[in-house]
Amino acid sequence: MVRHRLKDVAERAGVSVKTVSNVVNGYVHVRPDTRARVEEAIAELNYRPNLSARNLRKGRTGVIAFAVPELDIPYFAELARHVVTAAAELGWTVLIDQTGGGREQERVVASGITEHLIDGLIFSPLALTAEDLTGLAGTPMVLLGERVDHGPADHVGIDNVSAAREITAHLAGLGRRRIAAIGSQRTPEGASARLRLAGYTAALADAGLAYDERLVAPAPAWHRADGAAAMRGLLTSGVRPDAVFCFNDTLALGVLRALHEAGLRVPEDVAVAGFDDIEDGRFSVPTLSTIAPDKERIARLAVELLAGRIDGDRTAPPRELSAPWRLAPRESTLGR
Amino acid sequence: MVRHRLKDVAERAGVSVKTVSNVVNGYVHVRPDTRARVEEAIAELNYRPNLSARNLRKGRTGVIAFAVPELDIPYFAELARHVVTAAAELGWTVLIDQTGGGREQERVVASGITEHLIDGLIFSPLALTAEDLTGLAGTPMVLLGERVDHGPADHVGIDNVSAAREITAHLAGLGRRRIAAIGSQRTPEGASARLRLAGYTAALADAGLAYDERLVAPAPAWHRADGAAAMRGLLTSGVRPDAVFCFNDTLALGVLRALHEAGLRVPEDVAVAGFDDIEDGRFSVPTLSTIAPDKERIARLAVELLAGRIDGDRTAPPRELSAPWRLAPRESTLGR
DNA sequence: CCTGGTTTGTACAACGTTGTAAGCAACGTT
DNA sequence: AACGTTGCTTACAACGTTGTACAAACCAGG
Repeated sequence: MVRHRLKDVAERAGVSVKTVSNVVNGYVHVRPDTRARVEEAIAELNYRPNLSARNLRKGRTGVIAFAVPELDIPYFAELARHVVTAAAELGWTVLIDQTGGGREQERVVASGITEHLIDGLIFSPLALTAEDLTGLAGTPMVLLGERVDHGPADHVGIDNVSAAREITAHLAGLGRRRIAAIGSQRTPEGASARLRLAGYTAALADAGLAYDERLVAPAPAWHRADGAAAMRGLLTSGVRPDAVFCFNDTLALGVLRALHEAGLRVPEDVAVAGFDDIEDGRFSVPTLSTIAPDKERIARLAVELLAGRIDGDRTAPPRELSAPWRLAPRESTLGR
Repeated sequence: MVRHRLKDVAERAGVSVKTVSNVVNGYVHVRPDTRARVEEAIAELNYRPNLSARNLRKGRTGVIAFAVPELDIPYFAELARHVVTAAAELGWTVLIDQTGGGREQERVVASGITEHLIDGLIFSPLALTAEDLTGLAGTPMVLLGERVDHGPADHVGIDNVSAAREITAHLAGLGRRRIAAIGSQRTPEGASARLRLAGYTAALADAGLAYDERLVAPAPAWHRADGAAAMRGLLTSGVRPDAVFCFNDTLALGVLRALHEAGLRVPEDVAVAGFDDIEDGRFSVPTLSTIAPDKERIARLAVELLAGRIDGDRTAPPRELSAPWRLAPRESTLGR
């Protein structure tokens, strides 16, 4: 298992180091027989280029980072999968970073702790605002999520307001009149929450339903446990919703759990809708109605935008791209 | 956002390049006032070392890879989280690789496509056998899972036979007599399946129950959909289990779904148990009884073993470490 | 057989870092 | 006063690769 270098290959093939480099890099003007000799030597020695050296020379590493708050949040795990796949197709390797979602940690990631190791960054911030990011961007960056709409870098998202509006309208269309919303956040970090709440209120107005503050439950984070806690809170507070729009699927799974514990039937007593279309929701009992963003497209757009930044103009104004989504009605609103 | 080099810092501080390097690397013999001057210059220029250059020089990259079949399999996502955390504590960065679980792709990863970019690899193979791996190991490697027990590299796992035996015994202890097993695999890849099946049969014998081949359902993969399909198969085949031991949690979640569709109650009609203790199982309806491996420990042991290989003796015989696990009985066997 | 252009190969320097060897003070000991 | 010792700093080379500049070989057209 000896490591070989260009020099070793060159000696074996009887050519110069640079000629071997040319063969490795697909340079055109190499005589067929020379090329063959070199390739034979490469195969015999099982030569692999030293990426550190190549990177040092070229100023590129061929690695991009994907930074998410937590790896085991299903939505991010699924997104990560698509990012890795899309990046591989373009010849990039992906380094996955876990920020923990804290503001300071995110700042560290954004300001490039891994600088010189990565060529660019796809970043899903939870806590950082657009202002936080301004000036930090040393490496090319693409932002995901609604947190930093119109920030200082390229951004890929979906139209949260329209999507939230449509799924709320779906609930109203089923005849539900007391539609709760779970997941609101008053903190400056809650950009997605604000947009989805806006879609919710717009749909209520469309349906001629009054906005009732008591039906809007905050959730500090959007995990299953938060959804369950919020639902229990709604139930004990005495407001009796006949439908719940959860701002993401994990919240909704927690809500299903809480409703089950309370002995309420879904959707007969309470219809439940989520947002994100994670795999779990297709197998939960009942299956979960949700908004299904095109995650593959989001990942692909992000990778392409980033590649464009890395290879091309870094000073062009930030681009805002939107990925499609669709309503996925399932048992938690429609029944069986 | 100009990139600065040691040379720039050196000029600003009025010292040599090497002195700056010494400061950066915490070399002891640097006069306090010199150190202060250098640190000031570093701060002013916002200098960051070029990792490619450092790696080239040192022959180390500070990056380890974690290769899993699929990122959005909850068990692997949760494990990835712990690996990233444990690695960060030791100063390593983790690059996460997705093999797809195919044999050829896994071979490529194992033989080190990312060679020269990573110092070592933590690998969860699905398809590769111990023999496949022999000789491939160019970079230090730690293997996870039961696939490659006693293979050519360090290995961290849990005692699958004992764990499967205990959870099957748990089902038998509840008075269940017709206990099915879901997830068996006859392919050479099914090492985990074989071990868990062995634990299952041992527990049956312990309880004085006959082994009935018709109660053992194969599953090509261990996803939710496979579990649901296998359960539907069992139900239509006419064998009526009063309990099911699924070889992992996602299978079990699919089974819960299929039982729900069939109008059977869990656990009254059929008790269900899984394996892995993924987050979903703590919020499913009903919550899922399972074997909970200590994932944090597994990750920590793997990272420590790998660090030991990288820094130390690479020729020492492979080590086999076992992480603890515990039975986590929940509603799917106990009821509410 | 020369001319001028293209093809094919080479030598050298550079990317930014750190290990090695060596230099120069300042110090304490003979 | 000469000497080794220690502390601090420096110059230089090297890690493996590729871009640049250039030389040699080749080819066609006159």
